[in-house]
Amino acid sequence: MQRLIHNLQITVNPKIYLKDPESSDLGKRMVEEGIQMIAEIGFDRFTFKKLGGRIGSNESSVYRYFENKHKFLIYLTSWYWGWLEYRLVVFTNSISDPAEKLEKALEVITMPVETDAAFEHIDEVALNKIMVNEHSKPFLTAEVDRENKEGYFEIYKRLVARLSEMILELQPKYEYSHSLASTVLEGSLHQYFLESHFPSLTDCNREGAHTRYFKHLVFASIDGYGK
Amino acid sequence: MQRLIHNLQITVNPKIYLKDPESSDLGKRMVEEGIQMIAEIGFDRFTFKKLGGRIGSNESSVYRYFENKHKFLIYLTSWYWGWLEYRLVVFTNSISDPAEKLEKALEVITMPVETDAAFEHIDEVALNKIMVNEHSKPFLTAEVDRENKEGYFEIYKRLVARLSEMILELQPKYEYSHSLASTVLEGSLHQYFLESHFPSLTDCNREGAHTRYFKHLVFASIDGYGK
DNA sequence: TATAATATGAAAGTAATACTATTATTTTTG
DNA sequence: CAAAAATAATAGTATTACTTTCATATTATA
Repeated sequence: MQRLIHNLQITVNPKIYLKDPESSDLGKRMVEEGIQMIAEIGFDRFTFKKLGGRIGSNESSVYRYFENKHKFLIYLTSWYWGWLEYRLVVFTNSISDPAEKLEKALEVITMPVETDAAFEHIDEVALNKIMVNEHSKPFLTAEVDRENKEGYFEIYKRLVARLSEMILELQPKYEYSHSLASTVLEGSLHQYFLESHFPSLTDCNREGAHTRYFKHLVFASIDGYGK
Repeated sequence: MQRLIHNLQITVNPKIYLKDPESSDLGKRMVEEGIQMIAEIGFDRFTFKKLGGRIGSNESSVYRYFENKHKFLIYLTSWYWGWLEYRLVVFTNSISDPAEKLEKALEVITMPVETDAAFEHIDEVALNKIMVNEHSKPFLTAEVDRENKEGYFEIYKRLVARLSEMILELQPKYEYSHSLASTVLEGSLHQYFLESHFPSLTDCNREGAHTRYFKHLVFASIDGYGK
């Protein structure tokens, strides 16, 4: 994607961090190198001590930005969903035909991620790899409900709501727009995971099949619903 | 469900355990109380030390049955998928009409779980709660590929294959039977999770809507495919 | 430019976890 | 009843996920 807008920043809920990593060079390096590191070794093996070493700093400095590594992951995933939302708006806003709009939205959500030059210190491809490999870790915890109350998942919820609205715009009678939207968002990451690790459980490895599958799933579900 | 068959045992890959928990009273108590404990406090807070205490034994005894708590979770999830597979077979085997058969299969997979008297020391309702709350933890690890090679996920893969076959039986032209099958299995757990923790992201909280959503998703996807 | 405030770095300490190892005791079996 | 097997008790280890304290560097501001 070409750079469309300069000086753009994805904002995440400030409760997620102690000190905004965007506010300093050190903070940006934490995010930049943290993404690389988690993509390389996986979230479970990732520690603040290792990250500190990698950015030529140390553990205690990272702890001054993020309370713990779980919040760090929530920060990264929130950023990712915020970025997807921004792309969803940019690419669909000018489309008036509801069917065309929804189709474009599904492409934005399900097509392979490419680097976005608008955000220099974030490697979106590596971040997407993290999303595929760790996608449920932010919310599959005993603390979901408390964290949800704190608003940590607002961006994700907004994204589901937007997709759900696009579905309803095309087919107002469809009764499962939220479920379908959340199935697509979660399911797309899951299918990518299967493509990498369990190819016999998916048909999406063929060129372009991933997005075609989800487009068909959605349009088949809503076309002529209720008739 | 009423007891249909006596002396029935779900078998899981022996590589998953060091000593078969079904082979002793102590082992059965580990599984029985382990399920209760993980359902109560969540997998992350669960430890073998706590489990040992709960069954009037201790840590080291549990370690003689299971290498680590991750394998214990793989054992439980394998058991669950094996149980679902058994139910799938029992409930669909005698149905010859492909549409009716697939519909029944979707009911078995997506409807709320009830206690199965055929397996006395397993609380299927608590186990299902674990599946909903921790479903991706067995495979979202850095060791998936090695564990997959060891055959730890065979039962799950067989279940996806069976559902996929039922889809193809009804609509041989449909190109995404594996993806659709894995989407339903994963998606059903995910929608249950949303129903509990993120009700605004699902429409499945209405009576019976959960299963209706998945039935519609599948049949809409394959009805008249390719025409 | 001096100084106060703030950010960062280095080191040490803590509690819990996820185990391993050893030995003692109990239970089962031939 | 003896031998073997299973279980229990205890202690120990490395790692993790932090917290605390203090020193030093950087930046802001008077």
